[in-house]
Amino acid sequence: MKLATWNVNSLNVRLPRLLAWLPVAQPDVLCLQETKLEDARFPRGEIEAAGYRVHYAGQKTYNGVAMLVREALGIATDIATALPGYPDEQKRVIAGTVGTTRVVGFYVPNGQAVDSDKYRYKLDWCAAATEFLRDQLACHAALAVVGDFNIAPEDRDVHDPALWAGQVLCSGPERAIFRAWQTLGLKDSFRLFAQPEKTFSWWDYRQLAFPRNHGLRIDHILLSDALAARCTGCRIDRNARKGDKPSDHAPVIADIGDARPADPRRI
DNA sequence: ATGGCTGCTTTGAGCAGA
Repeated sequence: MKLATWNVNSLNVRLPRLLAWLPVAQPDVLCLQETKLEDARFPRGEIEAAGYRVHYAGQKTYNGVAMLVREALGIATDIATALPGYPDEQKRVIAGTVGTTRVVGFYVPNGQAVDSDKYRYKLDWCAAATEFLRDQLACHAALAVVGDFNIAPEDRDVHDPALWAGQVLCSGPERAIFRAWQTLGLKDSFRLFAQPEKTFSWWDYRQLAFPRNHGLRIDHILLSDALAARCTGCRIDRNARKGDKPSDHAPVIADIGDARPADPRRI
């Protein structure tokens, strides 16, 4: 199973790129963030025509998430579109069960600046998310948590750690949240494998940040132990950030081997 | 040098993103 996440920064603008990317990357499950579309305007027909079923929770202008599931994998069940006990107008959660795998897609709040109300909201939202993930892990051995986390977990995930030290996306409390999710029993799939240095998933549109590789790694695929044991690779598709009208984020893709039930007849 | 780009908005200059 190929599992992917991509902050598309407006699905309206990025739909042609998404439709071109799907047959190349061939994800089985893909979570999208920042669709910025009301549900009535979601391009369901185009995505279904590309061979995917899709669930979504959107709103006008901001936020909005979706989960695409390749038709051959069947129907995703137990769809959730909110954090339990955390009433929120902002559409940042999409979760579904595909076969035996539970996939949670997050668009974690950006936080704007560490002294802002939006930062407080980010920490509160993440606290509610922690409880949700604790519960999900208790129910699902095969759990994947993917999305735009808006957290660069370590200095090596930042092009210029001194410049970003203590800033939003890199602050101590944000990194503590990332570690707390790891402590729950989730592994950063990207770090299960040797990776090129200075691999990032987001680059600012300004200042030629992408050609200069001035980026951050803030998009992630976390895996429960059962899935991490089956994971054979994780990469960031830098090519998707190139060319005309790219999203400022690149997709992250993890390969998860098939679940193989124990067979006592096997030698 | 505190901007720089991009997408969105009851169309416009202002917000938000990260």
